[in-house]
Amino acid sequence: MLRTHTCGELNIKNKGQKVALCGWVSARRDHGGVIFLDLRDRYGRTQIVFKPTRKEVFKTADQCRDEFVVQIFGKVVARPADMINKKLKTGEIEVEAEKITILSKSKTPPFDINQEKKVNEEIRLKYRFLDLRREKLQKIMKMRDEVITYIREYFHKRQFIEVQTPILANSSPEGARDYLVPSRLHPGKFYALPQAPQQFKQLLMIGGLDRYFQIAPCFRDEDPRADRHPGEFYQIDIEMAFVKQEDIWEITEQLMIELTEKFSNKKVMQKPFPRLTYKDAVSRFGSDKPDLRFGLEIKDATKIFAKTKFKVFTDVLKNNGVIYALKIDGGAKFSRKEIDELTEIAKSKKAKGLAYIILKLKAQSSLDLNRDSDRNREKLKITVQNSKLNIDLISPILKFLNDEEINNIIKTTGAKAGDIIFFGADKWEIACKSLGAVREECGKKLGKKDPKKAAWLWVYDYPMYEYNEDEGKIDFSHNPFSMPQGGLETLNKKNSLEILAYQFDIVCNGYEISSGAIRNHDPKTMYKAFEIAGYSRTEVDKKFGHMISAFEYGAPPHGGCAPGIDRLLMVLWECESIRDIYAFPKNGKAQDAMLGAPSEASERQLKELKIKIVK
RNA sequence: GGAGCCGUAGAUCAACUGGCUAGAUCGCGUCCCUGUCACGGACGAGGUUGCGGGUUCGAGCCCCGUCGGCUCCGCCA
Repeated sequence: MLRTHTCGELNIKNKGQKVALCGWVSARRDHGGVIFLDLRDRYGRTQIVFKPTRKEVFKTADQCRDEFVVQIFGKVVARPADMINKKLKTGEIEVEAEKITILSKSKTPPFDINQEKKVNEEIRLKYRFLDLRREKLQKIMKMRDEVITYIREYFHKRQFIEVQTPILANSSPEGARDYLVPSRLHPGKFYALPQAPQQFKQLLMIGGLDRYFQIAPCFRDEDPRADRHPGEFYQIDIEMAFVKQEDIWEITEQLMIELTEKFSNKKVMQKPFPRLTYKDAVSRFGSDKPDLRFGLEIKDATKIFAKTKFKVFTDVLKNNGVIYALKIDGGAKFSRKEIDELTEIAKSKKAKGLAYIILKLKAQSSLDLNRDSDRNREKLKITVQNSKLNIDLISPILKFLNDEEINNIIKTTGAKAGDIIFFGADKWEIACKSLGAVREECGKKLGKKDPKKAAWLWVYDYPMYEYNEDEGKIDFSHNPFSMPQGGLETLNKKNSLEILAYQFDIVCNGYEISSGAIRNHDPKTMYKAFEIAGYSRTEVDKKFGHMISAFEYGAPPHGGCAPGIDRLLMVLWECESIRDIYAFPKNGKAQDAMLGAPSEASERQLKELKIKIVK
């Protein structure tokens, strides 16, 4: 060993000991007649003192620069009482250097490693090995390891076994784009990296390994987002046989509670986790992954406007649409520009516009008139005639509404002076999801996303199918391997778009952490389920024949889920980007900025694989 | 595939409506300093304002294009 101790462990009890330390120079303070080096490793920092009495040692210390790697031999000495550094774990002592060896020099680093100030991510990724030396990433890597260790223990205590499933697997025809790996032994054929170990874990259930988990790498060739790492990610893959939904929920929920409480400073808002059906979640919060740290619930106002003369609304109602309203407390202060921005957000979710009514105290609104935005609004202002409320309303749509409608909408939404009401008028899904996007943005703007809270919930009863308007056909809305509620009989009888699946999500603070399902383990039901989505028996056999034939040899009822570890940690630790959770993340174009991956293959490799690149 | 935001010394930022010899802090180099701890002090070196074009007497700032990064929509069963 080149060292006897780490830089984080020496204290007053080691006084007088001869020690050897190794680490990086994190600061050098040269006082002419005495030099201090701060030596850093991942355990901490220790101050090394050099005195001019040892000429050679002193000279070497003088040559040291930040990030040099050095080995120190010396004696632990107590610092005088007035020189103790309380900010440092090792602050009671220092090491008087008797020998120093420069193990490795360093160029001047491209950014400051010892300060936690913001640095351009592009350069941090290019020099990730330096970024990893910084305190924040050191902590994340350590805690990530602790979390994964905890997860493994959690499942092992409960009779689960971890199984490594193949990385070189087969293309799965549904879902995300695959990463393909050409086969040398079988020219023209390709492996696909698994998008998830979905099929393997189900085969494990049939194989009798009735409680399986894996810290599983997954690969999807899709465009990234701040919460979606490009290319690869890890999930806590779970599958259990002989279970119902509740059994999966119970074991997953307990793990999520423990991880939240042990590894974050967030408080779990509600235990047991609230459960919302897909329909409720979307109707009330405009999303199947709502952030329940705040309320701002959407209300159904369709009935209020049943007889309205407002053409925009009547047109929607004629087409079996809905009119939903979202009241934002304190939203009256939004500027015209902010409302325009919210309108754009609603439009990005296919809404045609975003009608609104602003509620202001009478006195207040006249005082505010010197503000430009209010002068513009003045022409829109109407004082509520029949209301006892002392408010002015400002809205471009008021002239189309009658007093009864206005009073009812105020009553239904519970709006008061200082609030704003937004309207979503469209087909149910568009009305909800556009208001949901507005709700999300308002929550953010109004500071309702409390970093100390973890609002977990289950969303269940997802529809089995959805209508694909572009292609004019019925598609699986989630996992085609999910069990339809009611089984074969329901598939045969019920309107396909009304069939629910034993399919669920777990959500935290507005992020989908996992989806899961009770799987379809019955071949007949499976053929029928695929038939509804437009797959012939031959197609199903070709694509999933191996799965279905396995189901013909005694498949136990089973189900599972797969919480994404990276996303979970990102949410628990309030990281802005999921890239912060990885040691070596990829950039937004799925490249490794350090290695330059992906890169071109050599002629020889391509020749062996019988691959020709057409440019 | 589409949209938006950003790009100024090594790093983080500044430069009001176009007036600039492009500044500050940290870092870097040389020198001074025996108790600092993000030491201090003196002096100094760092820039084709991502790149190309245009408008203008004059462009870091305005316009067009392009490259790079990020974010969002689509996509992610």
